[in-house]
Amino acid sequence: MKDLEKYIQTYFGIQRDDLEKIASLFTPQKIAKGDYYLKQGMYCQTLSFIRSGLFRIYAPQDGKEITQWISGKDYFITELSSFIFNTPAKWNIQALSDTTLYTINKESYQKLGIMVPKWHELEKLFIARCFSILEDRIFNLLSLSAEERYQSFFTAYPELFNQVPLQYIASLLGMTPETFSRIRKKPQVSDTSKHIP
Amino acid sequence: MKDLEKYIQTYFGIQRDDLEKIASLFTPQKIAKGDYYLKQGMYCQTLSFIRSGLFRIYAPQDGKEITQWISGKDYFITELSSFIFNTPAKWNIQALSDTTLYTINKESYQKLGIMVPKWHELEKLFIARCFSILEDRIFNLLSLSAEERYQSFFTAYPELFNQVPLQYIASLLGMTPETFSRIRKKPQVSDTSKHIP
DNA sequence: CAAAATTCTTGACCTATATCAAGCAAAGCC
DNA sequence: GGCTTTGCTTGATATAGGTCAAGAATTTTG
Repeated sequence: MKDLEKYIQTYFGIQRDDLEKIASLFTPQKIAKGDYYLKQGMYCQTLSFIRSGLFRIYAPQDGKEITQWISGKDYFITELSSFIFNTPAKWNIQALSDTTLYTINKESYQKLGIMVPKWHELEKLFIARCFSILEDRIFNLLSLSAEERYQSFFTAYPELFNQVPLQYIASLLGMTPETFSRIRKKPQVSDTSKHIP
Repeated sequence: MKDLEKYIQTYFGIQRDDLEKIASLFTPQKIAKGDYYLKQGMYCQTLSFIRSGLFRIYAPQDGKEITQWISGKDYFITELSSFIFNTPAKWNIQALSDTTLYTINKESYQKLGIMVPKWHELEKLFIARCFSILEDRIFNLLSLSAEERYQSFFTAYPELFNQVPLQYIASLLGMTPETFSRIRKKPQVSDTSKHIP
């Protein structure tokens, strides 16, 4: 479980012994490609750290599927509001590949706050960072064209483009697969091939 | 400062004595119409509770102003990432009317975590709720038409429509003032006037 | 490895929304 | 109370991006 410990250490900046306490509450889990971590309407009972593989968070709407986000290695996954506030999940969370996780249930999660006094504060900072990322995403949706959103996302997450069906990326950027495909076909500004004689 | 106390009590569910401790760290402040609570590039040093009046959070982009949100009475206001992580502010926060606030500076804010043991946890829950609201907003931007977004926002915040310039609402919904105006002109489904003989 | 299922691309066409421009209405100000 | 500023509406026109449909390319599966 070194990867989880390492992540928490770099991200949360926490003591060695606290770190082991935290990690010991997580248990390994596997979810096969196509299976669900969470289905819409259920009550999310777990929080997980993705060790390997990819998940898609999405919801059906008007006969389409709106992809909200794609999460991979070294990300936490859960439906925050369902997990914390005990509400029915708004999203489906499905494995896009065979995946391995470290998972904690609610009961153990409660213990975290008792065992590690700084836990709530660290978690607060973590969620605040996520909040800020969503704010930026909203700003992009409000102010950028489809092509600019593509560029911005490609710059930030280039590795995703050969790991998941592109239609999902199109959806989370707020465009159709066709528009996505046409943007990709265009010669990109950063493409230097045309300068080679 | 009863309004702040009442808000914290209902929202955070906190003990009477803790409540007073918390409230005592905030000091009253006024910001006149048109003045700024925060300007882009500055380091946000305060967190405030809006007692009265309205603020607009926005950023310039390509010669336009993108309104990110409008906040009023009983909302907290700050730039979370700037305040917590000490980064330059991405947004401007401007008073749309004469406003009164209860404000806490960083130093006193640090004390909150010490004085009220549950503070970090409560704050975590609060930010988690904000996170969830942003998620919903993204879903709306990804899945709804301009008119549907208008309806959804109008249902949620009808009182805003006669308190702030409508162009700001248009902007935060991701449409131009012209489109906004045209949507408003259309007979609304919920408009029953046509049934009166 | 072939068949089936997905995913991606491409073209033709369409429509929601943007842009530009002008006039009108309301609000703030000496 | 007129003048100025700011905000809203409306029309004409343009365009980014959507839709539909078909085919090509992958990937998955028995």
